[in-house]
Amino acid sequence: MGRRPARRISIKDIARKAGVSHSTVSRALRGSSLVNPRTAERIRRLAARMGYVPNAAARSLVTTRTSIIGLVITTLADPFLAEIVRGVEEVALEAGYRLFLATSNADPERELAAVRALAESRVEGVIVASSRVGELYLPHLEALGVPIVLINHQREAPLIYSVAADSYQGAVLAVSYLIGLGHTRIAYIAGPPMARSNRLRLTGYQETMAAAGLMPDPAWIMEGNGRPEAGEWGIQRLLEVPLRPTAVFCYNDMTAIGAMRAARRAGLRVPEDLSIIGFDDILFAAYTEPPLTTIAQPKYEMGRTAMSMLLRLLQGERVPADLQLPCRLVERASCGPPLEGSIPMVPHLLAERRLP
Amino acid sequence: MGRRPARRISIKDIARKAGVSHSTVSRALRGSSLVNPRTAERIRRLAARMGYVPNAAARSLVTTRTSIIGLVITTLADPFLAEIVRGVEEVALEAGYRLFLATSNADPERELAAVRALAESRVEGVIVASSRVGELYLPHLEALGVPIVLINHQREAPLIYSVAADSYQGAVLAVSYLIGLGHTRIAYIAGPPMARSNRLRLTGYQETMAAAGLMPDPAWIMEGNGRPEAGEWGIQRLLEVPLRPTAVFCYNDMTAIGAMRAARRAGLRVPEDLSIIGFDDILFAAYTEPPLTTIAQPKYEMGRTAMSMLLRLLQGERVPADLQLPCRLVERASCGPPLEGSIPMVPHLLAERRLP
DNA sequence: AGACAAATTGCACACGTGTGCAGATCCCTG
DNA sequence: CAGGGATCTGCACACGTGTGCAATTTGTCT
Repeated sequence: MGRRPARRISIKDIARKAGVSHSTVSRALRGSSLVNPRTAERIRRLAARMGYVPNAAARSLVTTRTSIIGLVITTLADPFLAEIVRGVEEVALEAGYRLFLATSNADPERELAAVRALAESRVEGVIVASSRVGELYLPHLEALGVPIVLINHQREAPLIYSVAADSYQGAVLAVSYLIGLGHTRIAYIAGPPMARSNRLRLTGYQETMAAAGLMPDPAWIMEGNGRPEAGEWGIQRLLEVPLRPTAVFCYNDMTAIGAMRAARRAGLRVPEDLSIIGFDDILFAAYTEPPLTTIAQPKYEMGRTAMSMLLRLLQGERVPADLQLPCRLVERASCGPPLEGSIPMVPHLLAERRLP
Repeated sequence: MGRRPARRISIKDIARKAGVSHSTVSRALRGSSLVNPRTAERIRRLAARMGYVPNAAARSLVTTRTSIIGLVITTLADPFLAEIVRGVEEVALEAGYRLFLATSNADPERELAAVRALAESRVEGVIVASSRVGELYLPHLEALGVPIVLINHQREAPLIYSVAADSYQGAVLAVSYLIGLGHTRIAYIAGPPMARSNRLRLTGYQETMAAAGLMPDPAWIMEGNGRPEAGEWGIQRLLEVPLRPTAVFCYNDMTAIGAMRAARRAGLRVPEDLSIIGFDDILFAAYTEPPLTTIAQPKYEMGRTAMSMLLRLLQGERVPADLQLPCRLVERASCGPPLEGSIPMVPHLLAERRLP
């Protein structure tokens, strides 16, 4: 069944044509100093002319090194991941590693299949960048017996290497910015309740409010799930709160987009009647109406850092277990000073944990 | 240098423990009928207990089959590609193939490296989904000597297998819709001039206008590049045209997003003063203000179709060289009837090439 | 019990590449 | 010219898995 591709030429073919043994060819192509420079050059030319391409499988079989890193993500459809993957890829390529992509689409069966594929390919290390759940199968990954680095992991897992954006610092940044604009009634539309990032952002929100002497009304904290609907619901319910907030800090940009839409429908102008700030700085944040002010995660850097970390682990070096990278504020047009209401005297406080 | 992962157990280890030869183990695990069912079962249990994982490299070395398909894309950051990749992946997995991702980021050097990596991995086939250029290195890919299927290729390449959205039909759909709403002065903001998709959409636009007895003013056709800036520029220049259009057909959604932004800045209401229709139906099209009416490309289906096509090619079957998949209209809120101006008597024409 | 077929197993080689070690070749020195 | 070291090359085996063929065991029938 099936046409098989024409057999590619091997070092033995080259050896025959060059009148040497395949060992010499192997050494010549690998640049070994054990072979006569003139012979080596002749062989290299011959190989190029014959269109030789080394067989990765055969090589990895004998060297027991595959130079493959497994990259586990839930789905490519998450626009947040693209930049992370780019960073990972960049560093991997520089170091001569290749990426084996394993997507699960949050389907347990496929997750298992993905892990099996990683195992059969003998990946040397794994990076998990599944922004959502999916860490259910972390034990399976650990069974591979290779180093693992998590990006933005959502569960507390103290003994595992990980790289994450500093969600706490980002939240402080966002809320400080709103307070600096004069807001005192600031709401938070949350993300997935169990997510580590959500808890950290909530804490950052609460502590920054407290540090400014502002007591957030519990009714200003809305549950959510990180999707646009959450933003819409949040705004709808916020409209019924007695002391209506003048600004909303959203768990992420998708939530903020939903919030902006609901605000518009309710006849609220952004930012005049309501300031909205997001988190993530996804591609689309620059094109909303008005363009969304948000907290940018250093996605590309996170990807690079995670891969560098993995490389060092592969070298047997010791590395810090949990790296936090700082976020930065991207000021666009969805936030402004509150229109009505008393602007209280609030010192322009900025937490000590600022950008370097 | 570097810690090497603990040697995984092989069929020989299992053979020793089971008191049989490695051949028997191999056959038992592969489900060969040549081995005693009881023995086979015993071996399978033992293998599971010992945590055996087959070595893909060794297997592919002897079978000369890798079960790997190369997937070439420019960048993951293109939100358009995610669904395509998902479709490809789905079919590949069902058929027992794995994907080797090669991204080039439009860097010629990396393109070459990517192709080399594909060659060394001995991929059995290649799918190219680089929505932008990048087909400069198609010759390199062809040198691999494996079947290639292109998705939405942008150059005329009659002898190459390809799957594409029917851009012409999509354009007819869009313009017919606008005409049906009563528009007679319809502009087109184009995409990359050399792109096949752009030429087809332009032709669809022109022919539909002509078929309706409408003579498009050449000044209504604006050059572009498929990015938001193009939409902004297009609208700006359109404002200076004597007979201002009441509707704009944009090459793609990113262009439409730029157009909407520029229209808003110019004080035009969408859709009351200006109807805008896009093309692609990217994720964010549903979240613009107003939500963007657009022509949806069957991205997921295109991915599935391309992979199915490749599978059939691998089987040695004959398949049609160029498959066109129909687009469909997604009605949201960015289009409406023109406010002022005479609504001419135009039969609600729909080209014969409609959705099935 | 013996003969024969069928079922089961093991031997040996193959895939393409890398490498330790022994052998071959070259060059230099005395 | 002999000796010896340095340089280069080839032999042979290894990696883990699959498979044709021969050898062995099992089962069946007379």
